[in-house]
Amino acid sequence: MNKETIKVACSNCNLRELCMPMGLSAQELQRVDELVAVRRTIKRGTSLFHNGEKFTSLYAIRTGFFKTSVNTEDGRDQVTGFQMAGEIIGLDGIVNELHTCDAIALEDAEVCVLPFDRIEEISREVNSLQRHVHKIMSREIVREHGVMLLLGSMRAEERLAAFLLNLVQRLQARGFSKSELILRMTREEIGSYLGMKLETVSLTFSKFADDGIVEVKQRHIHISDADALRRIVNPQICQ
Amino acid sequence: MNKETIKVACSNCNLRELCMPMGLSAQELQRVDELVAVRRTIKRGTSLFHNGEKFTSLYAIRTGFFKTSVNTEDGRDQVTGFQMAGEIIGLDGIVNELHTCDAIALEDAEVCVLPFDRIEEISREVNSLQRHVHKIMSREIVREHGVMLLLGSMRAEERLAAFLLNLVQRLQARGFSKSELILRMTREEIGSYLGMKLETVSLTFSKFADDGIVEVKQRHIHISDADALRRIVNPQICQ
DNA sequence: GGCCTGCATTGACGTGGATCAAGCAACATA
DNA sequence: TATGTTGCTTGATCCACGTCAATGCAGGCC
Repeated sequence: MNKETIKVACSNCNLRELCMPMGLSAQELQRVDELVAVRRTIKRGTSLFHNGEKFTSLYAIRTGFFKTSVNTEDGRDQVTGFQMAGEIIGLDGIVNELHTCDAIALEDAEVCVLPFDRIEEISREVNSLQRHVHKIMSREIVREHGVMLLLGSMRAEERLAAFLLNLVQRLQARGFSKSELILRMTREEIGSYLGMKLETVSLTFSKFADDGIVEVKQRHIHISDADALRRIVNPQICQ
Repeated sequence: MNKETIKVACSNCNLRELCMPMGLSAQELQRVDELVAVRRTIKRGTSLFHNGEKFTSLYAIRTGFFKTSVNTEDGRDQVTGFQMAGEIIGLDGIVNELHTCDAIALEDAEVCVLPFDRIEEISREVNSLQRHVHKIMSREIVREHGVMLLLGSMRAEERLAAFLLNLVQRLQARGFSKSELILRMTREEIGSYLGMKLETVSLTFSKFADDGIVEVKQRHIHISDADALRRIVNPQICQ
């Protein structure tokens, strides 16, 4: 173990099990440690990458919170996801070696830079890394199927309920409360993600509050009745 | 070149450049030919795989036309895509080794079965196959971003226009007409994909026909004015 | 403190698309 | 040729959500 490189090593990162494969041998672990070139900090409101920029690396989020969004030439804008610690962003860039969306930090953040050619090189040698990369991409595809279902077939209340449940579930997996959360994004960003206007987001929050399902104070949310949210998303099943 | 195995070899498949990497050496080509285990035919209306089934393989479509759809326990259903010759389906199954959507043939079809562990094995040796697999998954992620944009921020006419343009563009890449097409799916399936009701799909088709943009006779579509469609999708830009 | 500026909330009103309902075209089966 | 079945079209009505506009609240800065 050599002096100061310790810090930038997956092998002693507490997010290891979130963004790296498990059950590696010591030797494999050493190879995987070579993945991370550097760390990079991103100030709140600034971008990690932009639509049109050359793609070179994936990024593993160490701390902070991001949104990704696609935009058309005519100024339309769609938030495609919100990402938190342990998640990987940049997968969109692989096809054409150009990023096709923007990644913006919604709070000060730090990411590990994973040069993609190094990922490919090492995953040729470490089978479980190869499998891991495939799973991460497949997981993103499945996540997006879920968003399509939400956008294509749910109404406003169902969308917001599903959104809140998804957020707390991910936060809980990271050791946070399952009933308390602070939104890092504006109503407009939530609306963009959920295909609704910011006023409707606000209205729906108020409706939930009136019904005693959540307490809302600006961006502080307390979920008082998670089952009620589940019932809203899944009308037939959980009654 | 050995007798009857010729038929099931990528190296002399006319869809090679659609679903396989290009510029392989003879030796690499030989390895890649080992990818395809068997071919499988799927009758119209039957499934290639179902939500919940064990994942073992990806499928390259040789002929025919598929839809994929996700469904919730409470009976909601969302078409997530329409796939044609040269495209790969099954990527959703990699994460949990279970398929999470249904793939249904909309016309009699034939697919090449690509066992996924064989894909992983060979892509460790053939770098361009590895890269190719990554690109295919990334392309799917980018495609889904586009669908999210469509579902989240477009109105009915824009959605249908974007849908038609996308279909003819893909058909054209396969050597078909850029103005003539036959829809393989029902109005309801189009509606599910585009987040609208079948009546609205029908209405919008009629609107386009009234405006002289397309001619619609059941599933036969003739695009008379592709630029008008582009203008509908991109109001500001193409006027 | 006072004063921005950016978000969030709330209400009044309008509308795009859903819903409901009827009829029709295409195709299969007898 | 009749006869069901399935999918498509069309119109009348309704409502969820968008739009517009006013007000409120919190944090940052002088």
